[in-house]
Amino acid sequence: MKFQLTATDPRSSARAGILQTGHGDIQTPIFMPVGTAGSVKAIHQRELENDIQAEIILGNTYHLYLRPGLEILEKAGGLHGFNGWTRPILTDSGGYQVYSLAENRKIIGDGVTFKSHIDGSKHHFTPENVVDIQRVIGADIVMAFDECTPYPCEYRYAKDSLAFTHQWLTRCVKRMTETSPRYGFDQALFAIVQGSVYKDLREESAHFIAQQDQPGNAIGGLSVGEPHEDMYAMTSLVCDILPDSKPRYLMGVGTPENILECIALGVDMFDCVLPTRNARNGMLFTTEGIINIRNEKWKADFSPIDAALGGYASTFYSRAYLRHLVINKEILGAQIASIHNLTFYLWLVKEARKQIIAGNFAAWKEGMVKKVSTRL
RNA sequence: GUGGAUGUAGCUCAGUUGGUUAGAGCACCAGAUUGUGAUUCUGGGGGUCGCGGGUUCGAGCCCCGUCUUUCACC
Repeated sequence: MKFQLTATDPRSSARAGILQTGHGDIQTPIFMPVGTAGSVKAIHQRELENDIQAEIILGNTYHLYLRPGLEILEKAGGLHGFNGWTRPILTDSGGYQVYSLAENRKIIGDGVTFKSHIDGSKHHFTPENVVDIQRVIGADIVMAFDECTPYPCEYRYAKDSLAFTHQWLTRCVKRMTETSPRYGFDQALFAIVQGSVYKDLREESAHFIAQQDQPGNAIGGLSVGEPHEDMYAMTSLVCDILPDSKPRYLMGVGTPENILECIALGVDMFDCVLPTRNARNGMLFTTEGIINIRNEKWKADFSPIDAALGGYASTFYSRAYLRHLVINKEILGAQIASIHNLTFYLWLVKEARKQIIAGNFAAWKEGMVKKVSTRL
């Protein structure tokens, strides 16, 4: 995997680059739609490729391991073979599930034992088998096994957890070197910085992660409920330590505003469930601001969802019609809203990239942040 | 016609031996959601308890009348 910077913004830490993978290039900064169970919910692959123009999507190790399971994935030729997606895939390691499924797991010995949320069966995840699973899934980008700490988080807990995350990382690195790609294309490991909202832990972690010299570096454990100032402060701190020559991935972030602010801090890659999950519940991100399409005020608004954004779903369907669909829980409502939101997210990062290359990012960002966070 | 049942929020219904400001689900109106939650969570508005009398310190509840809906029988 190769990463090269094509431009840096003179007035912020924003940068534009190209990440080369076995399934094609990714223009950064980039937003990666989340497809936990091998599907970006409510979206066809051709819509992802043509309308939304997604360049890379996520899958999830824990969820894919439970269903459909490794045997099927291997027979299918990995996730690419299974779901037909031809561009890059990144898989989350299950580290987020250590946080989100905290009630069903135990951190013991050499890893984490999960009690399946599907059938209650027990499964033990270690840094080694998490790498192995991602090999089978066939992820272009393999995430290290970590613990995403909760918020708030006691200092002592964050420190102990960080020690685990670091130890697990060295084991993931070792496992990666001991094993080979299954399907003939390169698979690259990304290391993850943790440390909750503690400056010294974040600094320590960022230095440790940088030393591992992996193809990419991620920032985890943020956007779990902490104030935005903390998220920005930690991201800024960590980006200044992580090498410029490697892509930086801020995990789980975020709102359009969060993304623009963090691009300015030097982040190259983002993923978040907001554009898809919130779409299903009627929250739209548009070039004019944020819309709750369920609100009565859109009842008779027959104007397009987002005329300025363009794209079929956003211009063909009216706000009134989408409101009707979402309120009636029609499947089409979830589809239209999801396509729209993802189109907007991909447009936003593409536009940011243009502005960075034009040397105008910082100024453009100020106006755009205000616009995209306005409540309509 | 006779006998029984029924009437409480927009809808479907709870409501104890009569006892604070009559509740729930759905619907409606809002809000939340950050390495997934289509099935989630939170909050809000909304009632002359069919109507009219009566008993009682006090009635959604008891009594009388009346109307509605409905069932059975002639």
